[in-house]
Amino acid sequence: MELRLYDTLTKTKRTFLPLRQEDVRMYVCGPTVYDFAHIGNARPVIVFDMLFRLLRFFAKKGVWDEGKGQTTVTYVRNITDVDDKINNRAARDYPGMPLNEAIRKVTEKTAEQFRTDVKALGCEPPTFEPRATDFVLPRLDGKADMVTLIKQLIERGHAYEAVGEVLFDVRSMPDYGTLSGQNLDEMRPGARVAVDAHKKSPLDFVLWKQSSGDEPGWESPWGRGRPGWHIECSAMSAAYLGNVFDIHGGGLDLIFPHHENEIAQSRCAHGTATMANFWMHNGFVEVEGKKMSKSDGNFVTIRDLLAKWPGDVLRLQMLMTHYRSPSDWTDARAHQANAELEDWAYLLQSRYTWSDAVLPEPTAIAEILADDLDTSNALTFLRELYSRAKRGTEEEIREFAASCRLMGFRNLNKPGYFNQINTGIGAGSGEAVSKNADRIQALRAAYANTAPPQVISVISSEIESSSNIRVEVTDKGKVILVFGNRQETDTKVNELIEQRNEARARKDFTESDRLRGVLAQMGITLRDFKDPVTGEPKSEIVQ
RNA sequence: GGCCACGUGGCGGAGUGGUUACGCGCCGGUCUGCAAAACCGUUUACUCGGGUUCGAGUCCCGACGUGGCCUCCA
Repeated sequence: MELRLYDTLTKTKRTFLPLRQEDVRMYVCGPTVYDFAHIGNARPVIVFDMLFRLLRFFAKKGVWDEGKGQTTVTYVRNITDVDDKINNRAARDYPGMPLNEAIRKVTEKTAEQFRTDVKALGCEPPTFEPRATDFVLPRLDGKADMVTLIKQLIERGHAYEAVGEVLFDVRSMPDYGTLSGQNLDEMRPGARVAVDAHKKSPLDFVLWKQSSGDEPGWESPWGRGRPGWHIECSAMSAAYLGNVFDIHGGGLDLIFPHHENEIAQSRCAHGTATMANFWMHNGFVEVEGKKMSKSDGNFVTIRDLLAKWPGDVLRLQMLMTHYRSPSDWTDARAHQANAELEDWAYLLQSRYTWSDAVLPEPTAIAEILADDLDTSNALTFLRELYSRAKRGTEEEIREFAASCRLMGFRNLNKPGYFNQINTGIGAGSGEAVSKNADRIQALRAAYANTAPPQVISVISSEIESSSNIRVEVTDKGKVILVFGNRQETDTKVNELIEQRNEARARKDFTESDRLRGVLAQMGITLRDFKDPVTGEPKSEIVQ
């Protein structure tokens, strides 16, 4: 088994080998916490969660330590909590509050929202989730920090002070621009942003800038100020992973300038030839065929989507596309993903014991994923496993289950969460069910995504307030609207089913169909079958 | 102006030189009193124009189109 990964820096797919066999070290750029994360933010989180899972699988197999299986995987994903957008948001949302306090409120709230969202997407927490503000000043524990890094850059002649700022001197680094394939002389400085006159080169970027009294700031050798955007990742990656580590990931848009500048800072400060052995970048997300643009309003937050779909649906939709290709978020694709998940969940729920089964190692699917995280072909394989498992042995179901688990789907024991056919039980339920279709879907999603109880009760009471309805959730996760007295209804339903079975037994199909119609009016859909042993006609309620 | 992706059937999405991948949907069939489910099957494709080749969705050139980056968007 070997893992092959595409490296943006060398533009090649190579075999991945950890720099140190005892641990694999990965750093991924995380969110700037000023607002709800959008579906574009979800992609790198899901993609690198898949990689994290795969790396641990390989580590456990002992692929990198002669079969011992003791390699650890360290995954660091930062939280950017110093940024002018945060400052603006804090001033807007908490007017009158001292800025630092308001900023902390904004960042803590947003970071918590983010964690809730990505958990619903089936993403495991990274090993470390450092916040930028904890790494501005030198630390008691001696971990790398931004101020020290900047000092080193100045000492080594890679940075200079000008009008209160500290700037990185790109001309001091001969191979600046390698990652993005940009050539300093061919770039068009100022193409989008005016060039500041105090820079030696237009491409020089800020390491430290002054803060006015009403901006967040830290006391530094260059006065009270705050760090530039890129330096935080240089500091936090070094703090947890060392000066040179295995994998650095993020979105395609971060290649330039963010990652380019990270490389410049880290390599020049540490005097190393590389920063990370592999640079991995996920492609963009579009929304309904158009580029996602916050300024054009063409974007969807993860939170909005989770209000409608189980996180598994978003995850599957994301994994349907190879991570380096563009991915289009459309409602149609969500429906497709949902439909497949429902099938899978139905099979697993009905044929597989979740509690105490010992799962096999999903080696076959891991082999496919090992080709540069080929999730698309892995899903094709998963579909093969599914159709084999459907009429297969216990072993085959277990392999399917184990493979699903490696892909990170959470709710495959609850087919009801994916079931798009809404049902109500009780006379005249049809109208209320169709009237509340959106709310029922929202409720299903809320359960699937383990939304807070308040959210669930708000939606439930919205549905229940409209008339004599009670919301029930079956053990399969199916949301059902129940009218009137459930016990009476159940008794009535059972009677009708019994009468119908009798009618069918005496081949009175007119009566049988009439009774099925009566049941349908009560929201009950039947599925007929013959008892495999006695051959007696039976029926079950479709839920 | 420079750099970089991408363009496959109703939809999604694989496929880097040689039998309609696969999934969703549609349609048909088997089964079933009917329906549902399940199973089986059919259908529709490679943006355009050149070139290389016995043979190209796959390689080369060009055009067109879409998208991204060129200082703080994942």
